[in-house]
Amino acid sequence: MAPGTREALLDAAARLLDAGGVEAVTLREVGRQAGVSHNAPYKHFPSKEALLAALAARELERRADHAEPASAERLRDTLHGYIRWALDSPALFRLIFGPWTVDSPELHHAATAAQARFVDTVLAAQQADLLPAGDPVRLASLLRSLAHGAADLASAGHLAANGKGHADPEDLVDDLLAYLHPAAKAR
Amino acid sequence: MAPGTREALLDAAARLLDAGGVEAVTLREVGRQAGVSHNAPYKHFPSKEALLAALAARELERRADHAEPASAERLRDTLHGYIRWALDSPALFRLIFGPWTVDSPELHHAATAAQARFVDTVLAAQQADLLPAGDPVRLASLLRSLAHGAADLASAGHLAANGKGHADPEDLVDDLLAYLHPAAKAR
DNA sequence: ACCTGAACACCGTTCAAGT
DNA sequence: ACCTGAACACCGTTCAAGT
Repeated sequence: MAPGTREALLDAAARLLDAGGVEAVTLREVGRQAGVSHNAPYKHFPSKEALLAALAARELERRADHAEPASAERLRDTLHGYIRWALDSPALFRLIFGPWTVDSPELHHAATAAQARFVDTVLAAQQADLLPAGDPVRLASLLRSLAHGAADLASAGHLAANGKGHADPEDLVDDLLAYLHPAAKAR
Repeated sequence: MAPGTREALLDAAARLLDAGGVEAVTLREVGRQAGVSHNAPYKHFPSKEALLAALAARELERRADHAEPASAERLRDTLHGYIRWALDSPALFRLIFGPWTVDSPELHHAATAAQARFVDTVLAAQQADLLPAGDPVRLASLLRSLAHGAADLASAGHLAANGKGHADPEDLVDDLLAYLHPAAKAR
């Protein structure tokens, strides 16, 4: 059996991405760390961006594997987990949710599955009267957009980080849930 | 008087950024389009990133110059304008709000001024009972995070774009304002 | 004070071979 | 089927000169 050069390349890319951001991921260094020549990657991926897409898909799938089943109680945890992930792995986060010029079916599938799972969580929260009624897909987009924006701004240092009015991304998520909760009860 | 090589360099960089994204902005092409040698930029900026920071600051300042004074009625327009800007100039938007490793005082100042102006708008909307009471800085962070996240996800194609539940970033902003408005009246 | 041209150490990608 | 090594056309940055 093969020692799995493809996996070794992805491992090296993941390491480089985490350590130095996306610009530290060069095919030459990826090859070097995987113990192959500087263009062995081309035997496994058609381009650098395709390798990055495969990496993004793999990380998204791993995250999905560790996810607990959707439930109303897990709404807040899911959003907080999303933010912690973004702050812990900013380069990976920006890579996954950045603009792609190649479209990888695996990446598309993994992203779609993650979204669907979150919609299930929103639906459960609506049924438990923790969220107002209405289209769950649209409400999920609202919650996801807030978590995404707060995490993105915070990780780049663009969220007021000092003095009064300071709010962590987690605080903003909690604020939104609090605004939505009375709206749910009052329906 | 000088023909303004510095401005010509920034103009060229802005053109390249808009046309081909940040990776199309190479100092060599910037120099070429500005009619100078490939390293004349180094006489005006210490590094490529410093040139990009100057560009980001200039664009942010220009936007501020065209802004109308803060008022309660302009809250929705301001948020919609932010989203339209992000979708019209995605590369510029991602550049400005991305992570910087050099810190440019001009960029920092321009970003801080824009945030302060938005807080004024939020405050006016609170006084007009269009938004709930509470720390205006924190509420502004909530609104800004949502607009930012929705615009970022949409511009990268990560917002459910088809079928039911489809929501434009503008729709999500309106949804949030609607959820916040009754909360304001009921206080 | 501002600019040029050569040079250095990198890139992504392609291609002709090798096993 | 997978890998190597040389090559090509680029990069950002530095440096010695020129006016």
